[in-house]
Amino acid sequence: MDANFDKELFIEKFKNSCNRIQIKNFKKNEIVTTYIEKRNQICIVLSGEVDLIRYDSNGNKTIIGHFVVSDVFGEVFYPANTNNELFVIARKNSEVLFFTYDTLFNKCRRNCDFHKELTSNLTELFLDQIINLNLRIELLTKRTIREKILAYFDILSKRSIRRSFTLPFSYTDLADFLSIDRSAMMRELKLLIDEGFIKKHGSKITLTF
Amino acid sequence: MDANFDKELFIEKFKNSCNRIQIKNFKKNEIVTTYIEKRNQICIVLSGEVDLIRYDSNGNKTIIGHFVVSDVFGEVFYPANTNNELFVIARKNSEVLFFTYDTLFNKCRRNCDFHKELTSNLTELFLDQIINLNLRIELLTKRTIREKILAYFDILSKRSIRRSFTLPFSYTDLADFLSIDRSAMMRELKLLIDEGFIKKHGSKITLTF
DNA sequence: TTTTTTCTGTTGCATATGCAACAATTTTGT
DNA sequence: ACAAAATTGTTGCATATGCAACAGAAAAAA
Repeated sequence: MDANFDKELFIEKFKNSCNRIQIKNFKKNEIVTTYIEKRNQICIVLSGEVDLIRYDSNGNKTIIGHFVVSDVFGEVFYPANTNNELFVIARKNSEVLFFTYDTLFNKCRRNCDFHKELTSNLTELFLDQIINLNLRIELLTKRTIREKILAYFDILSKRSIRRSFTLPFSYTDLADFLSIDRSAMMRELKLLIDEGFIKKHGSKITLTF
Repeated sequence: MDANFDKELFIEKFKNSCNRIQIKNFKKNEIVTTYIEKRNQICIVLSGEVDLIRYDSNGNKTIIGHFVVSDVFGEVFYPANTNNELFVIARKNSEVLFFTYDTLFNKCRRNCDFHKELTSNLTELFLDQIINLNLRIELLTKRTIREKILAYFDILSKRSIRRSFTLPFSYTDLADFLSIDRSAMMRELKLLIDEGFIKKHGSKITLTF
């Protein structure tokens, strides 16, 4: 996703560091982690894709976040007293790096060069994450299903630099990601097709406006 | 808001730095900045409160973000090609610190102690901001008006450590913040009162469940 | 391969939410 | 202190959206 992110270099730096870090592999649909207790865990996607999921009391599934290579996630980014049980699931086979924020900042203040660079690296990763979250909020604050769909398609279109793109989700998951009802979304998609705004072949969408 | 944020110390560090920074004062309702061109601007609220606002083509106002002391905002946190015109307005008389991300990282790589500490500071500010954004996404992904209201009240309740708290918004703005219709929200609030979930005196809310 | 599960596409119906409009109240500005 | 502007509180009505259900297609598992 981020062309400037040198995964190998980043891992190498971590491995040579004084911090305890872990790299784990996950098969598709495996649970990567849960946000239950506050361990100040930070995770970085090294390969694959993972989703942050919430099920509410009505059984509604919501894809709170969708993370790809170089994205950061983890329960350190959530307040301690959250009422929700959130968990992260691998959408594809994925490789994830784990460490803790505490380890990074509190236990290792030796002013070593590594830390300086790591902190800087982390700042950039955090910045990227803030940008992603702001994009997500832009989507979610749209008032209608149509606006949400078009806003999301616009993002995907800009990312692919084309008017055509392939959805990273199934339509079922797309609805859970946009926090809307699936059948209502399908209905709106059909309207958008009928009105000539988009074309749709399987999970490939083309904007025609 | 953040008890660990030492505003005076932070400003002092900035002022003694090699970066060009600015501190400006704004009266209530004055425009603090707009997100139009990409200047990589980062802003920090030193006092007061500011709102990030979007008006859509239907005239709907949305309060995308609400920032208080120690919160960071700025168009560096938004992708370059956003379609929206966003602007930041002072909700109260406010003091805001301005600098640019580029200045910080590109032009001043002298490895001076200030930068190391500033970067670390910034990382913590970014982390706090990510937590805020995640809370906001939690709100916005709730499916019903009732759930949104109760989730937001729960946050305010936890912040005040009491079952009672005063809304930081007018009811008009609260609706714009939750991205829902004001009259529908008022209706739901009345239902919540009638069903004994909350009490309401002006802008003071008490949870009774 | 065959079987099982998940996903897609669609529709009728119920209802939560948005919209418009207005009076009463409160706040702001002069 | 007064006038103007904004907010609150409320309601009737329209409709966008959610819900339930199902058949066919596609994907995954056996």
